[in-house]
Amino acid sequence: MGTDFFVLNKFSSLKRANGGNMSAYDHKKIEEYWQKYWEANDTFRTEDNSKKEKFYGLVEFPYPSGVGLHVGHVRAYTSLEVIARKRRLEGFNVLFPIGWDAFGLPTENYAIKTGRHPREVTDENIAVFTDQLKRIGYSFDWSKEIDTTDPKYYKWTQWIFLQLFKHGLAFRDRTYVNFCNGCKVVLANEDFRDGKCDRCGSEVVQMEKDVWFLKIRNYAERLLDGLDEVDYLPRIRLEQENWIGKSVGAEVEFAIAGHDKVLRVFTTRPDTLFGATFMVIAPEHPLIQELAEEITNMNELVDYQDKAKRKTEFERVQLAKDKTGVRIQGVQAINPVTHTEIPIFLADYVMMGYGTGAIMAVPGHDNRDWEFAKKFDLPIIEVIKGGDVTEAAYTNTDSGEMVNSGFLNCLEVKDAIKKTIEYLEKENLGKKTINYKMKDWAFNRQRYWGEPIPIIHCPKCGMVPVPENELPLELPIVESYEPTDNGKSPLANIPEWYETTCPVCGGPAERETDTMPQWAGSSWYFLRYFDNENDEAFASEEKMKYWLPVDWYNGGMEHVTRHLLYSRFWHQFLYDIGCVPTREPYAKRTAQGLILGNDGDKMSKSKGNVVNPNEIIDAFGADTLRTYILFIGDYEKSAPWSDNGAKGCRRFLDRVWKLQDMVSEEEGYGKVLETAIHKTIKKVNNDYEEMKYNTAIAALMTLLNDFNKEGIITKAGLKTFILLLYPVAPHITSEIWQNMKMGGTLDEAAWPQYDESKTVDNVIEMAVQINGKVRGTITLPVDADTETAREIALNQENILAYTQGKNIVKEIYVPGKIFNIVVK
RNA sequence: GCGGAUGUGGCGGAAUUGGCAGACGCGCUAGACUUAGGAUCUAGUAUCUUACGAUGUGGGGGUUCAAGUCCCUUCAUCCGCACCA
Repeated sequence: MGTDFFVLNKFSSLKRANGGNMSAYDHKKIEEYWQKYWEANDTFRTEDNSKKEKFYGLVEFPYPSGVGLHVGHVRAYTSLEVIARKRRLEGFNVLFPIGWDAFGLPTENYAIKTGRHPREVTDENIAVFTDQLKRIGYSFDWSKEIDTTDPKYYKWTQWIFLQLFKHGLAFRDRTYVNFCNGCKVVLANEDFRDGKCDRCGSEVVQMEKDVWFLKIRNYAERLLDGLDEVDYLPRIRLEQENWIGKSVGAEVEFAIAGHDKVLRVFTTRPDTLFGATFMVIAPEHPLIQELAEEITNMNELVDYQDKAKRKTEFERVQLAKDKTGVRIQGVQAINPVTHTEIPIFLADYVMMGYGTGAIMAVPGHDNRDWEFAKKFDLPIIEVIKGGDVTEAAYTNTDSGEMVNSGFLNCLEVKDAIKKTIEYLEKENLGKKTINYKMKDWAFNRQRYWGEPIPIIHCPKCGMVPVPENELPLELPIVESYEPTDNGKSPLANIPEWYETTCPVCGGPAERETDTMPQWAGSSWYFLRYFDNENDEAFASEEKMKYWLPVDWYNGGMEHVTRHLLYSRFWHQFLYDIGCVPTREPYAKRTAQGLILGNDGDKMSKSKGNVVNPNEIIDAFGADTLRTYILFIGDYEKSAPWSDNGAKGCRRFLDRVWKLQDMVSEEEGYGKVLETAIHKTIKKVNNDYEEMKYNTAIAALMTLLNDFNKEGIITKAGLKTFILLLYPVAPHITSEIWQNMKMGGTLDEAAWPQYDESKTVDNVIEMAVQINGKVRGTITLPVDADTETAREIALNQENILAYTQGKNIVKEIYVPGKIFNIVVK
């Protein structure tokens, strides 16, 4: 190659300076060295009592399953890992912790299958995960590690539960629960679909049981309001709002004819009250029992109830088009404004779990009611002008004029709603009401491997909390903890454990044998990291004041409704009782996209498309894994894995390694690449902050190509390049830093700064358009005026060919952007 | 059904306020070096065309000197919620 002698000469003098020929990039040796170095030097230990500004970066702590770390974890963690490393170089005191959300079914099921104790299995899994995370070179402060299954940790999970209980936010209720025949456990509505358990696929049946609930509904409004003071991705905020599902309307009481009972309904459209020609109640509605004496077709109703109970969610949705229902004979309701008697139906298109479990049907303006009315030949009345209710329900009713509606006639919809509510409140027939789709949080599992609920059932005193000084209430170490068939927890088989005395009256009593759901431990874990040894409180006030809120929380989209709402609920509650200093736990929340298999499908064992991070680390190194996982695509979107893509990133790092052989002794960045380097600092800096890791790495690749084109790099140029790449690939950059004697260790260096004025080229190439089409390019000073640009442009043959013999009608010259000449 | 998002080469994906579409990487093609190449380096790589040039960001229409970007309309895919009253 025709490289000039000067460069080769520099190169050979450098070889001597480095004590020999630069060897090939040996990722194994380098990564092992630096991981040991970081551990031995406590490099990433968070400072106590620091005067520095703090940065608290949080990633969702993993459930340590037996299959080990997944590349999805790597994508989730590497993002904030980059931010954490960058923040340290920027001078922050960084808390970037990790822990284990280790209670849960898979471990317990595995333990039962293999005849081992869940504790043992959990510890083993944690060891595997720890080893894998360390091999990736994450800068976690391992001294802050937490484990939700450690009694020292769940002592405080139980403590928080007791505070909820004492404030009336934890209660027991007898309801139908979804019992999974396979897992032998009660499931939340969200834990199964189409009548099949999400986890094991077994059939889910209804079972009546006493279960614990947390009153998260009390916080529905607060959970919505709080979204205004935090910075969540729009789609995350939206999902939370949808999940909470607020709707404003009214409760209306319908009298039962000839009876002093009333039927209460919730409606968002009280204005349509004059159009309510029948009523529908959910199959489980208690009214049936209350009016049993008057009802003349009880057998038919009971029959329908049974059928409805057996219907799976799937069937209910599938058959949605074909409305079913039964008229309740012998009982009529009275429309409170028309005073006419209207029939009541039992139908499963009305859900007991929402509103009052009963509706007033307005067939003229609701599709479901219209279908039902047609099927049962019920009157359909138009109350809002605009459609033809004999043909279809008219539902375009956000505005419109009221008709057939007595005192509401001629009013606009908005005013009619207001007036109806006024009327109802005056007549004591109803009131303005807000409803939420979100249900209270079913807070229990009938399994062994979870936090015991610290409540004692006393025949005399009722439910009594375990005294706080007796916490933690530890799980007993037992031989058998297999689930029972009757829906009771395995703890109910251990009299030595559940038999106790009442802390109030001293009489014989029994412990609650249910355990907490897996969501419990993760609802407050971020409060524990920075004070994980504290035995007096879940965390000290002083440390909370310094560290809260979490500055940046990244995790999966699958956790943005339940986990995020549950933990915000606990935090808001703790704020209310004066235990935490901030109203919201997380200042900012982002989410990564899925990593798919190389076939574009979701990774799964059965498809055989799972990528094991260990294999990538062995073959290419942790730095390659980290670089590729960030380079793979838009961070928020899903992207398919590609082995070749990973290989490409390894090639990039190989070329980075070779930069060491190209260093010149010129001071500064050198004239040719100065602008390029300043531009790159700016871009990489901004892109990291916006989680645009793919384009940040692309910019570094581009700069590397520039270096190679020059065949030379100044020491300052290399230094900046290494610093920019460090958060992504810390091992190779640390090694180069040390090799090149750049001063101290890279972990303690300062993040590079750019000079805005040097990010702009003085002389640029500009496209010249004729009638909007590019016909050539000109080189000119960035701040040249129109005259200069025209002169240069018209000197070009190409341009001249298009302008000659024509009139220049218009010139659009945007300095630094474009020069467009319109000719005729 | 409701709500949200996304459609750009063979593939993953880039493109501040409208300003040279396809950065960067993969793959592919050719060449160099080599005992060898599934290593490395160099050059090329949207489509059509011999070329000049024309076409091109899901489809159709519009605004503009100029549209991936703005407006209207339509289609497709993905995600969330789902008989929510």
